[in-house]
Amino acid sequence: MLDHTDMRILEELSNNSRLSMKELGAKVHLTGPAVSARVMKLEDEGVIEGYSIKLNQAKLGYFVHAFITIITKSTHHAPYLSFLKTQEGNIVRNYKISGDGCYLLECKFPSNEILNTFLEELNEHANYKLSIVIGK
Amino acid sequence: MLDHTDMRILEELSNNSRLSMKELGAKVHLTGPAVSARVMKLEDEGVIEGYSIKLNQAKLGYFVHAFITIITKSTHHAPYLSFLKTQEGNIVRNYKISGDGCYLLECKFPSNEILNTFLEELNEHANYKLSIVIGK
DNA sequence: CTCTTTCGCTTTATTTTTGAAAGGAGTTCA
DNA sequence: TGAACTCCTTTCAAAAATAAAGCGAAAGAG
Repeated sequence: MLDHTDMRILEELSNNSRLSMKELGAKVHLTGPAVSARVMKLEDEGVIEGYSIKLNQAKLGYFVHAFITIITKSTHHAPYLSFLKTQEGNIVRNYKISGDGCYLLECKFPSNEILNTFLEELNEHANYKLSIVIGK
Repeated sequence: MLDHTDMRILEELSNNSRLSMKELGAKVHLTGPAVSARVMKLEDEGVIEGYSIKLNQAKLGYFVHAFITIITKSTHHAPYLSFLKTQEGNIVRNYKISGDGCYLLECKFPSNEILNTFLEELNEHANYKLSIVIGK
């Protein structure tokens, strides 16, 4: 289904999704139209779900990056989930997990003070364990 | 430093980084050359770190997505880190964290069997807590 | 107040890329 | 042997990117 050339294409586009089809073609030894057809096929099949950018969060004012393991207080999660909707600017992703907790929340904050405020509000809906990202 | 138009540009490129400068310009009410100059500025400043794609991991054969909290056995982490290098295909990211553990490892596997093999090898270097992603 | 510089944009024109169409080579299958 | 299919290349018209020139508003100096 996916051959070696397709994997090379995905690799190159992961590194730089703004390559022109001509440049991408040169990297994988195909012409522009040939590689363009393959990319369209990968999109149609749903292998490529979209094209995005990598942002430097610190340059956007987000200096704190954290993972928070969530243990909701009640058995139904709605209060927690609707709380999240009020905090969209700080949420990167909310993973539903099996294991140590109900959710794993990835989030970002301008400062520890703002993180602290967030945690106080979060604590009305859920218990948590905080992990702050130091590197990599 | 970053005005409202820059934020709009980052937003649009996050949704689709392969927009032509002309299309992007139309969305933020600028001409192609004008928006192109702004994007180049955002790149030069390091706000935009790169352009990438979103891949459907299941379609690539990775059906299991997990976060593993790592507690290294010894005080020096080299054995664990060099073990990771041997497992690159399955590793998404390894975050150094402060909190519950030394690292938070995001990884993907074709099956629970392969995850199990991974965990047995991991356990030679570190203790761990496993969280398997169920959704979102 | 006026002159000058700077900045960010638009317009224009050239170069480059895209994408559609036609055609060729290799493979499969009857 | 040949029909159907796949995947590629070549060709070419249309679209986009890019470089250059110029415009107008804002800021600063005399």
